[in-house]
Amino acid sequence: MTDLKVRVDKKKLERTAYVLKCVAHPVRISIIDLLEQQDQLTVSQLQEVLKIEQSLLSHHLTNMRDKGLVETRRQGKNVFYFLTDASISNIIDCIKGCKPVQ
Amino acid sequence: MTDLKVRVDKKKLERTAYVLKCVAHPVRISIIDLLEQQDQLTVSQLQEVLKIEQSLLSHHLTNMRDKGLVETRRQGKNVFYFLTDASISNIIDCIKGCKPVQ
DNA sequence: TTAACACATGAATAAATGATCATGTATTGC
DNA sequence: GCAATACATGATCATTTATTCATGTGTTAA
Repeated sequence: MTDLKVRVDKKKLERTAYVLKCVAHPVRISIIDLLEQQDQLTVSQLQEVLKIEQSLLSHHLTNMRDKGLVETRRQGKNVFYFLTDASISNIIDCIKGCKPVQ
Repeated sequence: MTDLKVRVDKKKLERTAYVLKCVAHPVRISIIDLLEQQDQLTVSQLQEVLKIEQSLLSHHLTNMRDKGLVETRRQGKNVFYFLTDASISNIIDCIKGCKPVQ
Protein backbone atom coordinates (compact mmCIF):
# COMPACT_ATOMS: atom_id res chain seq x y z
CA MET A 1 0.00 0.00 0.00
CA THR A 2 2.65 2.46 1.04
CA ASP A 3 5.31 2.19 -1.63
CA LEU A 4 3.16 0.66 -4.29
CA LYS A 5 4.03 1.90 -7.72
CA VAL A 6 3.85 1.02 -11.39
CA ARG A 7 6.98 -0.95 -12.17
CA VAL A 8 7.14 0.08 -15.79
CA ASP A 9 8.28 3.52 -16.77
CA LYS A 10 6.13 5.83 -18.85
CA LYS A 11 8.07 5.46 -22.09
CA LYS A 12 7.95 1.70 -21.90
CA LEU A 13 4.26 1.74 -21.08
CA GLU A 14 3.58 3.81 -24.14
CA ARG A 15 5.71 1.65 -26.35
CA THR A 16 3.98 -1.45 -25.04
CA ALA A 17 0.51 -0.04 -25.60
CA TYR A 18 1.59 1.08 -29.05
CA VAL A 19 2.63 -2.41 -30.08
CA LEU A 20 -0.33 -4.14 -28.48
CA LYS A 21 -2.73 -1.78 -30.17
CA CYS A 22 -1.29 -2.99 -33.41
CA VAL A 23 -1.93 -6.62 -32.60
CA ALA A 24 -5.45 -5.89 -31.40
CA HIS A 25 -7.23 -6.14 -34.74
CA PRO A 26 -8.82 -9.19 -36.36
CA VAL A 27 -7.10 -8.70 -39.69
CA ARG A 28 -3.70 -8.20 -38.14
CA ILE A 29 -4.10 -11.17 -35.84
CA SER A 30 -4.99 -13.18 -38.93
CA ILE A 31 -1.87 -11.97 -40.66
CA ILE A 32 0.23 -13.05 -37.70
CA ASP A 33 -1.45 -16.44 -37.73
CA LEU A 34 -0.77 -16.90 -41.42
CA LEU A 35 2.85 -15.86 -41.10
CA GLU A 36 3.31 -18.33 -38.29
CA GLN A 37 2.21 -21.06 -40.64
CA GLN A 38 4.08 -19.94 -43.66
CA ASP A 39 7.33 -18.12 -42.87
CA GLN A 40 6.83 -15.58 -45.59
CA LEU A 41 3.96 -14.54 -47.80
CA THR A 42 3.42 -11.96 -50.49
CA VAL A 43 0.74 -9.33 -50.27
CA SER A 44 -1.17 -11.14 -53.01
CA GLN A 45 -1.05 -14.41 -51.14
CA LEU A 46 -2.28 -12.76 -47.98
CA GLN A 47 -4.97 -11.01 -49.92
CA GLU A 48 -6.18 -14.23 -51.44
CA VAL A 49 -6.69 -15.76 -48.01
CA LEU A 50 -7.99 -12.68 -46.25
CA LYS A 51 -10.20 -11.47 -49.04
CA ILE A 52 -9.87 -7.79 -48.30
CA GLU A 53 -9.02 -4.87 -50.52
CA GLN A 54 -5.42 -4.57 -51.58
CA SER A 55 -4.95 -1.08 -50.22
CA LEU A 56 -6.52 -1.92 -46.90
CA LEU A 57 -4.23 -4.88 -46.51
CA SER A 58 -1.29 -2.73 -47.47
CA HIS A 59 -2.21 -0.20 -44.80
CA HIS A 60 -2.39 -2.95 -42.20
CA LEU A 61 0.97 -4.32 -43.26
CA THR A 62 2.58 -0.91 -43.17
CA ASN A 63 1.16 -0.44 -39.72
CA MET A 64 2.65 -3.74 -38.59
CA ARG A 65 5.99 -2.94 -40.10
CA ASP A 66 6.07 0.44 -38.39
CA LYS A 67 5.64 -1.33 -35.05
CA GLY A 68 8.34 -3.86 -35.84
CA LEU A 69 6.06 -6.88 -36.02
CA VAL A 70 6.92 -7.75 -39.60
CA GLU A 71 9.66 -7.07 -42.09
CA THR A 72 9.75 -7.21 -45.85
CA ARG A 73 11.88 -8.63 -48.58
CA ARG A 74 11.28 -7.70 -52.18
CA GLN A 75 11.68 -10.37 -54.83
CA GLY A 76 10.93 -9.15 -58.29
CA LYS A 77 7.45 -7.78 -58.47
CA ASN A 78 6.52 -9.34 -55.18
CA VAL A 79 7.08 -8.18 -51.65
CA PHE A 80 7.32 -10.90 -49.06
CA TYR A 81 6.27 -10.19 -45.52
CA PHE A 82 7.55 -12.18 -42.58
CA LEU A 83 7.37 -11.98 -38.82
CA THR A 84 10.40 -10.50 -37.13
CA ASP A 85 12.29 -12.98 -35.00
CA ALA A 86 11.04 -11.87 -31.71
CA SER A 87 7.70 -10.39 -32.55
CA ILE A 88 5.49 -12.86 -30.75
CA SER A 89 7.62 -13.26 -27.69
CA ASN A 90 8.08 -9.53 -27.55
CA ILE A 91 4.36 -9.08 -27.58
CA ILE A 92 4.02 -11.49 -24.72
CA ASP A 93 6.73 -9.64 -22.87
CA CYS A 94 4.81 -6.48 -23.55
CA ILE A 95 1.88 -7.97 -21.79
CA LYS A 96 3.92 -9.10 -18.90
CA GLY A 97 4.61 -5.41 -18.83
CA CYS A 98 8.33 -5.48 -18.75
CA LYS A 99 10.81 -6.14 -21.47
CA PRO A 100 11.08 -3.51 -24.15
CA VAL A 101 10.27 -4.35 -27.73
CA GLN A 102 13.41 -4.20 -29.87
CA MET B 1 0.10 -21.98 -50.28
CA THR B 2 -2.80 -24.04 -51.48
CA ASP B 3 -4.79 -24.77 -48.35
CA LEU B 4 -3.44 -21.96 -46.28
CA LYS B 5 -6.04 -20.46 -44.03
CA VAL B 6 -6.52 -18.52 -40.84
CA ARG B 7 -6.72 -21.07 -38.05
CA VAL B 8 -8.89 -18.95 -35.81
CA ASP B 9 -12.56 -18.47 -36.55
CA LYS B 10 -14.07 -15.04 -37.00
CA LYS B 11 -15.86 -14.88 -33.67
CA LYS B 12 -12.73 -15.83 -31.80
CA LEU B 13 -10.66 -13.34 -33.74
CA GLU B 14 -13.03 -10.59 -32.80
CA ARG B 15 -13.11 -11.62 -29.17
CA THR B 16 -9.33 -11.74 -29.12
CA ALA B 17 -8.95 -8.32 -30.66
CA TYR B 18 -11.57 -6.98 -28.28
CA VAL B 19 -9.64 -8.15 -25.23
CA LEU B 20 -6.26 -7.10 -26.54
CA LYS B 21 -7.56 -3.65 -27.38
CA CYS B 22 -8.42 -3.33 -23.74
CA VAL B 23 -4.92 -4.18 -22.61
CA ALA B 24 -3.38 -1.83 -25.13
CA HIS B 25 -3.49 1.33 -23.08
CA PRO B 26 -0.87 2.73 -20.72
CA VAL B 27 -3.27 3.30 -17.85
CA ARG B 28 -4.78 -0.15 -18.14
CA ILE B 29 -1.40 -1.83 -18.39
CA SER B 30 -0.45 0.07 -15.24
CA ILE B 31 -3.56 -1.20 -13.50
CA ILE B 32 -2.66 -4.75 -14.44
CA ASP B 33 0.84 -4.24 -13.13
CA LEU B 34 -0.42 -2.88 -9.84
CA LEU B 35 -2.91 -5.70 -9.40
CA GLU B 36 -0.16 -8.21 -10.03
CA GLN B 37 1.72 -6.73 -7.11
CA GLN B 38 -1.17 -6.32 -4.78
CA ASP B 39 -3.89 -8.92 -5.25
CA GLN B 40 -6.68 -6.40 -4.76
CA LEU B 41 -6.89 -2.64 -4.65
CA THR B 42 -9.66 -0.12 -4.21
CA VAL B 43 -10.38 2.56 -6.74
CA SER B 44 -8.99 5.14 -4.33
CA GLN B 45 -5.77 3.22 -3.91
CA LEU B 46 -5.37 2.91 -7.64
CA GLN B 47 -6.15 6.55 -8.04
CA GLU B 48 -3.53 7.55 -5.55
CA VAL B 49 -0.84 5.74 -7.48
CA LEU B 50 -2.03 6.57 -10.96
CA LYS B 51 -2.93 10.18 -10.26
CA ILE B 52 -5.75 10.42 -12.75
CA GLU B 53 -9.31 11.63 -12.38
CA GLN B 54 -11.67 9.39 -10.50
CA SER B 55 -14.17 9.13 -13.30
CA LEU B 56 -11.55 8.39 -15.89
CA LEU B 57 -10.16 5.61 -13.75
CA SER B 58 -13.64 4.29 -13.21
CA HIS B 59 -14.26 4.22 -16.95
CA HIS B 60 -11.04 2.29 -17.48
CA LEU B 61 -11.96 -0.19 -14.75
CA THR B 62 -15.44 -0.69 -16.16
CA ASN B 63 -13.88 -1.29 -19.52
CA MET B 64 -11.57 -3.92 -18.06
CA ARG B 65 -14.38 -5.59 -16.21
CA ASP B 66 -16.50 -5.75 -19.33
CA LYS B 67 -13.70 -7.63 -21.03
CA GLY B 68 -13.28 -10.02 -18.11
CA LEU B 69 -9.81 -8.82 -17.10
CA VAL B 70 -10.80 -7.81 -13.59
CA GLU B 71 -13.56 -8.48 -11.15
CA THR B 72 -14.84 -6.56 -8.17
CA ARG B 73 -15.73 -7.17 -4.57
CA ARG B 74 -17.47 -4.51 -2.56
CA GLN B 75 -16.50 -4.05 1.05
CA GLY B 76 -18.38 -1.28 2.74
CA LYS B 77 -17.84 1.94 0.89
CA ASN B 78 -14.92 0.54 -1.04
CA VAL B 79 -14.86 -1.52 -4.16
CA PHE B 80 -11.88 -3.78 -4.54
CA TYR B 81 -10.67 -4.68 -7.99
CA PHE B 82 -8.66 -7.79 -8.68
CA LEU B 83 -7.37 -9.62 -11.72
CA THR B 84 -9.40 -12.60 -12.78
CA ASP B 85 -7.58 -15.89 -12.38
CA ALA B 86 -6.71 -16.36 -15.92
CA SER B 87 -6.56 -12.87 -17.25
CA ILE B 88 -2.88 -12.68 -18.03
CA SER B 89 -2.50 -16.15 -19.40
CA ASN B 90 -5.67 -15.69 -21.37
CA ILE B 91 -4.24 -12.58 -22.89
CA ILE B 92 -1.15 -14.46 -23.88
CA ASP B 93 -3.29 -17.18 -25.36
CA CYS B 94 -5.14 -14.49 -27.22
CA ILE B 95 -1.91 -13.45 -28.77
CA LYS B 96 -1.00 -16.95 -29.65
CA GLY B 97 -4.24 -16.61 -31.50
CA CYS B 98 -6.03 -19.62 -30.21
CA LYS B 99 -7.63 -20.33 -26.90
CA PRO B 100 -10.81 -18.41 -26.16
CA VAL B 101 -10.99 -16.05 -23.24
CA GLN B 102 -13.34 -17.37 -20.56
C1' DT C 1 9.41 2.01 -74.00
C1' DT C 2 5.32 0.64 -72.84
C1' DA C 3 1.90 -2.29 -70.82
C1' DA C 4 0.81 -5.13 -67.02
C1' DC C 5 1.35 -6.65 -62.51
C1' DA C 6 2.30 -6.04 -57.53
C1' DC C 7 2.28 -3.10 -54.08
C1' DA C 8 2.32 1.67 -51.58
C1' DT C 9 0.62 6.13 -50.43
C1' DG C 10 -2.35 10.17 -49.50
C1' DA C 11 -6.63 12.38 -48.87
C1' DA C 12 -11.16 12.05 -47.31
C1' DT C 13 -14.56 10.08 -44.47
C1' DA C 14 -16.54 6.93 -41.03
C1' DA C 15 -16.27 4.75 -36.78
C1' DA C 16 -14.30 3.72 -32.41
C1' DT C 17 -11.82 5.31 -28.20
C1' DG C 18 -10.35 8.51 -24.80
C1' DA C 19 -11.02 12.38 -21.66
C1' DT C 20 -13.82 15.63 -19.18
C1' DC C 21 -17.64 17.27 -16.72
C1' DA C 22 -21.78 16.98 -14.35
C1' DT C 23 -24.54 14.16 -11.91
C1' DG C 24 -26.20 9.70 -9.90
C1' DT C 25 -26.06 5.69 -6.60
C1' DA C 26 -24.53 2.82 -2.61
C1' DT C 27 -22.76 2.73 2.01
C1' DT C 28 -21.56 4.41 6.44
C1' DG C 29 -21.66 7.30 10.59
C1' DC C 30 -23.86 10.77 12.93
C1' DG D 1 -32.88 11.17 7.76
C1' DC D 2 -28.71 13.68 6.23
C1' DA D 3 -24.03 14.56 5.18
C1' DA D 4 -19.84 12.57 3.73
C1' DT D 5 -17.22 9.18 1.35
C1' DA D 6 -16.37 6.05 -2.48
C1' DC D 7 -17.47 4.87 -6.77
C1' DA D 8 -20.36 4.68 -11.32
C1' DT D 9 -22.66 6.53 -15.27
C1' DG D 10 -24.07 9.38 -19.20
C1' DA D 11 -23.48 13.07 -22.36
C1' DT D 12 -20.31 15.61 -24.88
C1' DC D 13 -16.23 16.64 -27.29
C1' DA D 14 -11.49 15.57 -28.89
C1' DT D 15 -8.46 12.33 -30.77
C1' DT D 16 -7.22 8.13 -32.91
C1' DT D 17 -8.00 4.35 -35.87
C1' DA D 18 -10.24 2.02 -39.83
C1' DT D 19 -11.86 2.03 -44.43
C1' DT D 20 -12.31 3.53 -49.09
C1' DC D 21 -10.96 5.55 -53.30
C1' DA D 22 -7.92 7.46 -56.44
C1' DT D 23 -3.46 7.59 -57.83
C1' DG D 24 1.60 6.74 -57.56
C1' DT D 25 5.93 3.79 -57.74
C1' DG D 26 8.86 -0.23 -58.74
C1' DT D 27 9.59 -4.30 -61.55
C1' DT D 28 9.26 -7.41 -65.33
C1' DA D 29 8.32 -8.94 -69.93
C1' DA D 30 7.24 -8.08 -74.49
